[in-house]
Amino acid sequence: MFLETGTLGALTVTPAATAVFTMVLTEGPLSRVSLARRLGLSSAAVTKAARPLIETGYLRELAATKRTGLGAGRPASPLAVRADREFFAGVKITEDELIGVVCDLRAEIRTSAHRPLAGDGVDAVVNTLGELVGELLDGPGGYRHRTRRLGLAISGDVDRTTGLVRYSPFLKWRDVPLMEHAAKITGLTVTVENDVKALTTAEHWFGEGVGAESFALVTVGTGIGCGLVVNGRMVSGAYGVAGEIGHIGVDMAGPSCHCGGRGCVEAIAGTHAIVRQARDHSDLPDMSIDDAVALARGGDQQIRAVFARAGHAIGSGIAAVANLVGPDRIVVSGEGLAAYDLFEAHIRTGFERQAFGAAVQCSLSIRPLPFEEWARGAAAVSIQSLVAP
Amino acid sequence: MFLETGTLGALTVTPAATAVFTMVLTEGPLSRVSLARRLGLSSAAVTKAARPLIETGYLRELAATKRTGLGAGRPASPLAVRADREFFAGVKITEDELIGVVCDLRAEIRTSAHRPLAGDGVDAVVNTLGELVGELLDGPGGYRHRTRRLGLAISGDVDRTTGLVRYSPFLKWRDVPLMEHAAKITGLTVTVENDVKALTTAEHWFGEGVGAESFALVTVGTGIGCGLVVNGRMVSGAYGVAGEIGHIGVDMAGPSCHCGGRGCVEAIAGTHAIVRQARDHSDLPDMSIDDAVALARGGDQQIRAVFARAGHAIGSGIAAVANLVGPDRIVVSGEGLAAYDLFEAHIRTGFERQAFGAAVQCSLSIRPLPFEEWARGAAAVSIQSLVAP
DNA sequence: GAGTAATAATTTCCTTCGTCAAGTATTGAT
DNA sequence: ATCAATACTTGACGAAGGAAATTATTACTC
Repeated sequence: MFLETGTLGALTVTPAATAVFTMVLTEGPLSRVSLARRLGLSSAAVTKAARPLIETGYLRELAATKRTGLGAGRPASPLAVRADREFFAGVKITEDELIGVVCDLRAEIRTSAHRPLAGDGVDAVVNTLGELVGELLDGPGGYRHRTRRLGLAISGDVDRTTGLVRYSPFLKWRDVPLMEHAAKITGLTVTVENDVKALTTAEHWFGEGVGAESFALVTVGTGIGCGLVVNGRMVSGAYGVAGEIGHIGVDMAGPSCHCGGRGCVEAIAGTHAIVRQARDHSDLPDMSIDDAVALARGGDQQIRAVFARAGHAIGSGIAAVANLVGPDRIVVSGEGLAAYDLFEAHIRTGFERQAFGAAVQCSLSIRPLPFEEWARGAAAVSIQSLVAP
Repeated sequence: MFLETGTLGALTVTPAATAVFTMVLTEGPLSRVSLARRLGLSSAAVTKAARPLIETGYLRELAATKRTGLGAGRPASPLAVRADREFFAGVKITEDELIGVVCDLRAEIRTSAHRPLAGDGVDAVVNTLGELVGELLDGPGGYRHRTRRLGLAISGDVDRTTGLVRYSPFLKWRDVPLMEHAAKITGLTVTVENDVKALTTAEHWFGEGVGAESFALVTVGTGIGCGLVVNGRMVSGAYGVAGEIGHIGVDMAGPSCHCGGRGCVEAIAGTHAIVRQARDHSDLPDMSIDDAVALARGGDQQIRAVFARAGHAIGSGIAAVANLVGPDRIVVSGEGLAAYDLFEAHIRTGFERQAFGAAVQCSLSIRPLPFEEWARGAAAVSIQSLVAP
């Protein structure tokens, strides 16, 4: 059972306590004094803020560390997160499948599972979701009794504050109150977030974006998306549109895009676009993306050129992000990067050519991510909702 | 002389007082109750916060307004800014000229003046600046004794917190501590800011951007720049690069740009680029931008097409901003818009074609601004520095 | 015109958060 | 052992903002 009183959500979380917990959570073990310095608080305030967090089991004091460098001084007892204090379920909803994970407080994946989806009806999806979450929590590991929160990640237009899916293109949902449905069937506190934003949150709090004031994550796949953190906050867009790097026009003479634009990054470098272009250069009328990758790897120069052009377009779009908002770091990821070897160099050269001035200094990590990362993103959002509801 | 004790900068500004003053300053007269509602404070807190602001002369209580609508209730006594409580000098530094204004607390221009610059040496510019500010403050109007702050706006890479001009391409300055120089020669408290950011600040606090959580201002001229406010805060860029809309690549086959990129907006739609393209379509080898505008207005279809293409490129770049950060509103301005009539429709169609989904709802104001607006931007930054130092 | 409902502003009291300053804890160096 | 250095804790205090009661002012009703 839960520790009687204290759940962070129910604790009287003072601003200082929130700041302390967030910083320990995201930036690893830190002593009270260094927390005070970094947060602009007095060390007394940190001591006081930390106490209830330790008492409720969210933080623990590590063994005193040996003093470094010259001379004396009492050794610090760094505060660390008790990762197993609470667990968080996360599920990514795709067109044809649910991918679920259970993460600890540090967003480490403890277990995962997935289920195919029969149809796109809300009830069917919600029922499958209930089964999947049940399997995750009641299976080995015994996570059930320490899990109160579930995060969902879904592509499309999502209102995180209300948990409403305004529009989901793949599932053809409109205005589905997914938070309510999921809360009812699982009994958990549910957060719903756009999938790219969820992945960005995970990377910002627990991955390569840690410590960055501004940060971007670009996903490459069927669609090309981007999550954006500026001045420490997620960018959402006044009209629900943000991070649509895939529909930046990078080629006035390029192919027209389903969005109505021309030369959109996605119309050049999205999976469908690559397949279409590859078909033009081959005699396989029903070529798949895997075929195209195989041919390119096999040395087909024309198809390699398709990937090169796609990489350039992506790099150019990323440069647009760097030129406009100037993030500290950019991570490029997504299932499209299974063809990592065909893309990476071209993304980089496209970026370097088009990034203005000092923006080229922005570090670009290009790496494929396992598919569970999307579900981990959902869990990360639910961790975030514990700290900052 | 100054009102003895109270300057806002010296006042113990509680968070609530800052919030109240900022909101009254930017969103016009408001009653205490509506301030409380909008700021999430108790009305008691607003009463308390407002008192010292009234006592020091920064706010005034307007006459009680008639109740609107049905029924009864004590009429509100809205709080308004006393615009003439304090004045602010603002100077825009260009390649060959200084443009100066004096603004009141509401950033209304009270007087203006300008001086040509002889050379680009720091001393010469600073001395001329001193003369200009002296002329503005000691001339008619008697602003001297109520002016303590001076804002400077200059294109290039500026560190606002230290007032250091890291790099100014036009003046060829590097690491010039302009704040110190200007403070010494004028005796005023000086803020230095990038010119586009200054203009954006003015528009965000006192112009069309008022009330917007996120806002963009695009300037069209020799360069094409963009100031960006996201989640209420100016975007600065981790490496000093932000808002470089002019170097987004919108045409992979376009002309190469001095920045090393290809098909940059600026390489298509910057003043120099337009002149270059217009020359290609005419037999005037030393055509100026004014000639090009005149020919286009005269009906020269080829040169009109140059402006059309430029407008499209700008619209496409603006769409990139809308797709990525999704601002509430966008203002397009700058000296290049003297050719407003040739541009506007094409900027709009370029934007509408390339803006994704609901991003087209973002309102686009396209309008030329008088040149003093740049100096007003500088003054607006110094007003902002009074409130949030 | 008195009474009443409605809204605005203020006052008083109180809680709470975080700082300050003093004190305790723990180490290495002399 | 003593001292200097650093980490942490404690308790008193002050300032900020909230809750609730109070005052202020209006329109509407009868």
